[in-house]
Amino acid sequence: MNTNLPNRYDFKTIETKWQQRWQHEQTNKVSADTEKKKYYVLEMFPYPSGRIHMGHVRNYSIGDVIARYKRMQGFNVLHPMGWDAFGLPAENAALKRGIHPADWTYDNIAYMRKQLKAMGLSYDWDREIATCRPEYYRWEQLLFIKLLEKGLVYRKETTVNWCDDCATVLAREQVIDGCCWRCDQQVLPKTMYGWFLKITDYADELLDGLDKLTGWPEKVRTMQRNWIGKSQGLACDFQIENSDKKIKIFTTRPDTIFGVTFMSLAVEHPLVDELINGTPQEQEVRDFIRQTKIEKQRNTLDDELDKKGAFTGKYCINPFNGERVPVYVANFVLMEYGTGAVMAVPAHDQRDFDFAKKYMLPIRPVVQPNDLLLSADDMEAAWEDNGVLAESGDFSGMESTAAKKAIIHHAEKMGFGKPHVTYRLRDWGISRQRYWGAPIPVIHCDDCGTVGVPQEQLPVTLPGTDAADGNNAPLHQQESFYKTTCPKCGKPAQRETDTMDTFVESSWYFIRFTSPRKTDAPLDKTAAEYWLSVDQYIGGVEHAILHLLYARFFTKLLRDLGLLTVDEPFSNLLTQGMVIKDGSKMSKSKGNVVDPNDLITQYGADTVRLFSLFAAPPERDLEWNAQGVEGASRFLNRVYRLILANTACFSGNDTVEMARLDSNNRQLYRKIHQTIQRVTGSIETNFHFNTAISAVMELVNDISSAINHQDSLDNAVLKEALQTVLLLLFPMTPHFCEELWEQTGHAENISTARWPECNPSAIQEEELTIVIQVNGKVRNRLQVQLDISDDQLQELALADERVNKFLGDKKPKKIIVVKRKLVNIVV
RNA sequence: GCCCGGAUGGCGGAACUGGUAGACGCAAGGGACUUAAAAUCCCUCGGCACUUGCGGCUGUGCGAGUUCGAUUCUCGCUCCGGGCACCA
Repeated sequence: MNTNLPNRYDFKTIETKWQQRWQHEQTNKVSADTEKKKYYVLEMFPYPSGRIHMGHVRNYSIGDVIARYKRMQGFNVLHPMGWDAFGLPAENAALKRGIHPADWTYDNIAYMRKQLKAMGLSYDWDREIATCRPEYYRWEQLLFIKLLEKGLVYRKETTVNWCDDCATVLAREQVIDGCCWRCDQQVLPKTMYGWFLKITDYADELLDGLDKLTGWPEKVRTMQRNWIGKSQGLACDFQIENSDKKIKIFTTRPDTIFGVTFMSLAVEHPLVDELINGTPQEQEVRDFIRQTKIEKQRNTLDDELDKKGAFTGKYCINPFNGERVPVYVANFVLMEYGTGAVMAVPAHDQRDFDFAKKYMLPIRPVVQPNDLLLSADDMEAAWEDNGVLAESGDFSGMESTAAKKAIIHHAEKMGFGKPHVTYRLRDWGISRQRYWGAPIPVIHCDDCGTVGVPQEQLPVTLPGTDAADGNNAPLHQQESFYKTTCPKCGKPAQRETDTMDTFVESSWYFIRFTSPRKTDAPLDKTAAEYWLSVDQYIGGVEHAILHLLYARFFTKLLRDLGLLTVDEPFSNLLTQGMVIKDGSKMSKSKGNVVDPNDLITQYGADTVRLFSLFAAPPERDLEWNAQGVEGASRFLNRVYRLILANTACFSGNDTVEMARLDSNNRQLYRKIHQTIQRVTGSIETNFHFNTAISAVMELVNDISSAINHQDSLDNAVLKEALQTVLLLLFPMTPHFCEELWEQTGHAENISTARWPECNPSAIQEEELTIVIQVNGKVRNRLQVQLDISDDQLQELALADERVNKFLGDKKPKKIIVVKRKLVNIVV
């Protein structure tokens, strides 16, 4: 053994060397090639916030292992990277530092790109995109125009959260206790125009598609299902007494309609005004409405308000039984959901029950459970389950499920109602009154109305990004931007000054990656057809709803524009857990961040990658542990020394001849192939790299002890063992393995090597270990021949000395023999 | 309130379709090497007790159940994490 070998490998030199080599040899460059089977692996692209954090390291390490593993298996692998570059933080950072958001963003991209390269991630950097570049967002603007033409994007007036000091709309998560997150000013509701994408048109398809996404975690599918929130029921009209107006309601419980004892309207309901005009109740109701609006504004949405309401003095008619029903305005009815009017059934809805108790309205049970009889007098809570209908006219005696259908059918026949579906999902408001985003490409003309910017005039570029002293004021403050002429009539007109929500950019970037440099269209159809859908998408579960839903939506939009044929963007999804330290997520505000940069400098990229893969399975949270990194480093150094001390075995050309191996060599050879099987299995079934790594560690331990304890170690076996270690580790620690591969005399890079295959005849054990139990407790283990019969096994077990000690003179009541595994003697 | 997850040594985590619980790693303790330290190598390492033996009992959040046998299946809880939440 050569004792002059260094204890630790020089990761700095090695990593730089191989990063340069890969770049120079364009190892990771790919193009569509229909001759080859493709694999598209993608990690959610980062927001260029400044520097990468441990969450990125984890995310990209996982993706890179998959990419490299699939390449070794002969796939044509697309593995791109880009930047989700528009957004609020850039603008805030720019404000704070007095610089331009573009400068801030491009500087960050340059720095973070360097960091990613230092991790040795196998991206095809020629495909890099940044969404803030006109070359990218011009296509988004084109899509916008096309959607506008198809009526899938529209403009409407809505109420938004407005901060006067910041002169902008705030997202709901930016409103903290009713105040602006940045300046602490009270946030005001403001009605203004904004642009909306008609995602609700796709609600059903987005919902149904979830059933087919079997490669997604059930959790994410459930979250999306809940978010879409489909409810089926009855839409029904209640005529207002002495009026020609009707109140439209929606209910999922038509079976309870005979239990209606009042009607509740939202305070914003358009009919309220005329119901109360000139009535004695008018003042009281108006006071109540004003009070409720204030309370709703103040309420942080966290806790429920007490049920309150006010009687309008008017009645409406239940079309099913002709009863007069008093009409209330109530604080718990939402204008945004259903019709803003709710038929109240106190016996079968807890909110209505609370309300009825408070205002002493009648409670009338009309759905009876099987095991007890509800009566209004002794009910303490609403009965919300199904049951059998009572006091419900012709429908009495029917079971809820059947009654629902019958009642809807009846309403339809009589013409006062019909089946109806409602969604929780709202159309997607994409307008932002911000500078740092893609301008919405429309022009407002007094004569022609709202006109889309003609295709040949795209892109509408964001002003000020090129000049060093560029102006980054919101667009509505930049006259040179918004003053324009109407493309239709040529008269003076105004450009739209809203920019798009950054979620729009990230809704189709994975498509653009398939043809990122296409200059005459958003995508190259052939390339998109070849690469899509993304075979494996990887990212944080925090994007489970918005991003992943929007991306699915956009894929369907592009399909319906004839640009794509796929229905779903991501066939498999891996949601990785968070990186935790001291019990909470790493974050600047908690002060528990570990900078990956420091680690890479101290241990090298391969060690950091290895640790992040080894510490936990990907879907689980990863508890940060500094000593764990030390352990990963120790392991690599051990492998390094092991291989360099045994380079001699690589000079021979001999291959393993199983028949000629003695028992010890046979055993190591078996271990090699068992390890290949285990590692491949771990990756294939669920990407559990932690167990894959531990399997390799076992192999390394076995090789070491074979070297130390075996005199007649077979050269070919040792060579195959060491090569296998490198091949199996390569996707996780690429620089390290490339270097050792080269140093052991291989002419070709390990990047081009094939993933090892398990030889099934090699993994056969020579003997079986049989567990002998007495009453289910392990009492002995026996080594037996492979071909032993069950009868022989049973005999052996009964003859066993240790077993007999426990049996005493008791007679076996029953003997269970599990083939090749165990014998259990029951006494 | 509703819907998902999860709970295994001091720690991160293993365990195929019910069949050897604790792989692998970390930490800890002991030893070797060294003038010494680091590094490296070897050994021990769930708990309990009279540890005389290559041994025994107990042990996968808690309580029941099914089974020859349960970390794994069923029922009922507890705690932790996440999502949604006055959705009619």
